[in-house]
Amino acid sequence: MLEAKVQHMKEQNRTLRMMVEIMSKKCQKLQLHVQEINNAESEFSTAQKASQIFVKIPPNDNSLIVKDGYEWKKYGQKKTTKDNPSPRAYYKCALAPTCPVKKKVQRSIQDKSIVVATYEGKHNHGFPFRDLFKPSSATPEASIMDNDLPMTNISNDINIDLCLCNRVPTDVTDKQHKDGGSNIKVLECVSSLLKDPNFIKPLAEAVVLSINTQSKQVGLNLSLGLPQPHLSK
DNA sequence: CGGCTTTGACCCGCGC
DNA sequence: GCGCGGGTCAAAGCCG
Ligand SMILES: [Zn+2]
Repeated sequence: MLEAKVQHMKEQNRTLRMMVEIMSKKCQKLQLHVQEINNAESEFSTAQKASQIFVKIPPNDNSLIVKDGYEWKKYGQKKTTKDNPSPRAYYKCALAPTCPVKKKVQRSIQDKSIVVATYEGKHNHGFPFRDLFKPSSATPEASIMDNDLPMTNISNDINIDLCLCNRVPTDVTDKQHKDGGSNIKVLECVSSLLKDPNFIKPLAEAVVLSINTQSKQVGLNLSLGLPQPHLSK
């Protein structure tokens, strides 16, 4: 009877894994599509330059590092801005030497548990799916399957990228408040899901499994607005 | 030893 | 011209 439960769990796990595989493939497709759209629009108008995303990072670390799948080389930091006393960091895309993309990262003034990252420019190279899976062999998937590993391990290692959900085309200034509204909705929706360990744990496991089996490598660390259990706004 | 972060200096556009 | 403020440079430092 216990074994039956285990079997059932494995079944569920497998279906989840398949779903995740499908989703990741769709995600790749979407990434490509976004690139195409960006390229197409860049041919028409150079208007779309800066986008803003909001990432929750509890203020326990001041590192101001936002992992979003790309690699960034920090080239500057301001201790203080006029309207925002928190430090602001300047990054440049380091994946291609010729890539002109820059981003600014600064903790929000209204909600200090949220970090605002402002991207400007478009990558002249593809999204580095392959490089996401760093060659650290680490835990074989069997251990995840067989062990009843605590979720803390997973959640520390895995961050899911929701940046696309928060992505905001067009210029920043005008859209600022509008962004706030939509992003709050997104955050509420996401957090309500993420509050539930019964949802997030199998998902995380399935993600790990899928990644491990797909790429035979581990170390994915996308970034994301994370479960902030009680964020009022 | 090499690459990345740190950090103050520097630059440059803008308003007065 | 001058001061201010955001953005960038690059020498020094740090770390594996
Ligand atoms: Zn790039």
